[in-house]
Amino acid sequence: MNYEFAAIEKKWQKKWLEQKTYAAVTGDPRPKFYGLVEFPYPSGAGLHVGHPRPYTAMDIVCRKKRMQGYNVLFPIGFDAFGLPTENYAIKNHIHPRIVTEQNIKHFTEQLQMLGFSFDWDRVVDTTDPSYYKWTQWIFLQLYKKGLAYKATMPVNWCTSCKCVLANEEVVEGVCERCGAPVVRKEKSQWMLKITEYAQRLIDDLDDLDYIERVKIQQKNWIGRSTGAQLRFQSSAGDAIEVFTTRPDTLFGCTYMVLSPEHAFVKKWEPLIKNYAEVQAYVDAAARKSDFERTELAANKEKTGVRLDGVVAINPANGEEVPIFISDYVLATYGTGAVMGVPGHDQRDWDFATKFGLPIIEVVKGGDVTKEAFILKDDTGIMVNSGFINGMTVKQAIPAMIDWVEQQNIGVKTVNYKLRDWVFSRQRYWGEPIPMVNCPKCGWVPLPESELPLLLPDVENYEPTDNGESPLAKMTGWVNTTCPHCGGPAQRETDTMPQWAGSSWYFLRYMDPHNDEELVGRDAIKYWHQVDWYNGGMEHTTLHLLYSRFWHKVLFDIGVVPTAEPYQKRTSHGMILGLNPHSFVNLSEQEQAELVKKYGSEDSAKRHLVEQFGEMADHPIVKMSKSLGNVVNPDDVVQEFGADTLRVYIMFLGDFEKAAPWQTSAVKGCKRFLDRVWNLAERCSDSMEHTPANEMSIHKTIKKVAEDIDAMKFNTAIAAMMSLVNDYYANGCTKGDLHTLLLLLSPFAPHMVEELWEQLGFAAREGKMACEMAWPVFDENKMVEHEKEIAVQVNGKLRSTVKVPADCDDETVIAAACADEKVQKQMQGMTLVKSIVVKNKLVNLILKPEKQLHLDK
RNA sequence: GCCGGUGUGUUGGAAUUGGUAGACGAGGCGGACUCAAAAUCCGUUGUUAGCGAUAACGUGUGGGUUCGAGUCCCACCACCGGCACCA
Repeated sequence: MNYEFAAIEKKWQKKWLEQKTYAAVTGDPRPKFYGLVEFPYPSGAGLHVGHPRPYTAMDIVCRKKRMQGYNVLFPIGFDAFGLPTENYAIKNHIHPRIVTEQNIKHFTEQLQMLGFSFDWDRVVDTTDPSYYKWTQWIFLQLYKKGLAYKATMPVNWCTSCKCVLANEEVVEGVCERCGAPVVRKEKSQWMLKITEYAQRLIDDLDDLDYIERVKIQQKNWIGRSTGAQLRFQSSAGDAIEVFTTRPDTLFGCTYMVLSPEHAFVKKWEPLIKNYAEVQAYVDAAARKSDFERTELAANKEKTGVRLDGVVAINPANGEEVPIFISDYVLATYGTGAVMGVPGHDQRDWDFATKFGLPIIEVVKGGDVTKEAFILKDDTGIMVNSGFINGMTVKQAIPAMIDWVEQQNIGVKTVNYKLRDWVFSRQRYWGEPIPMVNCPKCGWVPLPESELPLLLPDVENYEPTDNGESPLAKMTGWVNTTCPHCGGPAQRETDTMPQWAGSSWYFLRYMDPHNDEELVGRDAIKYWHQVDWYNGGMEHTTLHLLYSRFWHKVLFDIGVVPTAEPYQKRTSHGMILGLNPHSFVNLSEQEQAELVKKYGSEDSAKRHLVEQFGEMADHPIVKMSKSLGNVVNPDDVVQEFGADTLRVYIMFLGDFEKAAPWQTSAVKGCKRFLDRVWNLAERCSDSMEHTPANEMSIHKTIKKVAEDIDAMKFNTAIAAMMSLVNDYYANGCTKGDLHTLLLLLSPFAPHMVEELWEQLGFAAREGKMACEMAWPVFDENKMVEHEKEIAVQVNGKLRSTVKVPADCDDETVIAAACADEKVQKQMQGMTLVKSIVVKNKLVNLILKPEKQLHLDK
């Protein structure tokens, strides 16, 4: 009986598919469990080894949950709108729909090849009109709630391609494809008011079972800060509003800065004597590419122009302060204007130093002539600050807020870094936005009855020269009638971003074929929310936040019963590859040759860095085509089988951390499965457990179950390997194997089913292994009657002794002192103290007899 | 700069959360089987000294707390990830 994995895997995959073994049943009386993985973008390259890591992990969790009696929903689908497909279509003149269909077919085959227990009847495809109908429907609800609005926003414009780029296509300020600088261009765009939900998106994290780093990253991204909004009177008559987190430093404000885009700049034109100079600065700032802006930020070199002819009044001390414009003040954060407090803000200090502005110390302790003084805590003492002198910063902040509110020149307020979601893309391969622009009525939503608004076929998928979506050229589609007045009107030609379809897909899985509703009442009532969602850290701030936002909106309008979509969120580490250019990854021969050629190992390494860049210093790097270190799962399955790939990918390291792929280590896992397979011929017919294995079996049941729940798959597998080693050492029975197969079933489902069948368990139980109940452990069988106790003398391990389990301290100490090795240590010493840790360890504290006398 | 994380044998990684460091793999070495090789099975494998029992050292560095520290505290170094002129 040979382990012919290729045939075995195919056989069971076919059977599972035909029998719909893993179908979830809406309304089933068993407790439900909804496990979710991020659905893939079906790229032309096919599945990458990165995909199976989270998929196998959740597959194991879900398979175990099924065995534990849950009705499990474990779905998969395809997030198929997006740029790579569109770019491929542009290049090869193939309709993106055809490319998408091909890619989905390929992905489906690959996913099935790996034996994931997805419910294949619930597959969703975001590009399917029956799906995006509901994506559009949600947009209409957002619009109705006033959460979608049109605004003129800067977009990324590639100066060479002459087209609009998504943020993801801009890498370090240049176009990802052609490398030309990217500048900002104003464009009217649909925006979603995610900022209105900022506070709830922070607050509701408290009740969720998300791993801590996800919560922290989301909170940082939303970037809440509390402070005050203050009003400065200006000689122009307008009051300048600023936001500050440090109202206590108001007495130290010696100037003000507006962002170049601030509305007052233009408004005050007649008053500004040096307006030409100001205008030139504003123009230059607008022309600056993102790249130049970030460069400047790094250099900390501040630029700016004083508005000659206008001044402001510091409300704290009534003094006149000059007003500047500078691009270090962002138009998009706070009010687009700041008060300059050079004594206690490094950027302000840099600016004030450059422009020769006064620097006032208002918090004692530093030397503001040398640098800004910033305390991490709020214990600093106020000076030069009128009525708050002598207070700590902690006391001064509320005191100042009280004062400005009394004077009616400011209020306590909160600001967020989070900005509204730019929802328009000037692209073809996305969901059409169901809005019509009527010259009489303005923007009018399409009636829900007209959904889905189908994406029309176009001849050319390239964006137009002026940055319009290719849809703009489809005049037959664009020109329509106003749903409101019936007059001639035009459709929105921008499409939705890729994040749209993935913001609610988990709901559609609950009821994927419903034509009447996004998700049926019964289905949502039964499945409720996702119990466990695993995905990459790279989606923490965009996808995860966007989908939480949409879910809250759907909750507010009564479509879903929970305010949060996912109860639990975990995250996996990336799979990295070995850097073929790194010295340590070269073969001994290659290393020797290089050392010979360049004289020493150090100069050989230096040569590699010169040749391949700094990355050559890093032996473990991201997989990339250019390095040629990409591992294709197909090849691994071909050579070792899907079960081996699954076990290896779970064994290679801590699931939450990045881990390098090492092809050489895969065979260790193959060997493990072979050893399990070979046990079938070695085992005796008894269904009883081998007495010598009994304890290990029960301990392993406990360990594997706990480790799966904690996503410590690597140690779960190690425990099973140990058990197999025990079986080899002690011999094993069919009964021993029966238990092992059940534990291994979530990890290596194909091989387990085959053995299960061949050993006659399938016939005997009338079930596949994956349909069996998860084994239970017996605490009593895990009790050891004798314990090996570590004996330390003065904290150093000297020996071990065996004592009865749970015996009292005196027995342990007596046994320890009787030990030969300990006796040696005790010569000339007196036992002054002993510490016993039950069933584990005893530490004997000895002192020389002489010294003991001296002590007295 | 800010936030988060990591640092353990030749190597991927374990360590019940303060209690026998190196589980389980990979690689190496030795043996069995074989005409031979592969596969398989059985040993062995942190470093140094010693024939040996054993001893000393050992979890990035330096201090500290403790009967006892990979684990806790302080300072530092290196690397990884995220954000970044956010007022």
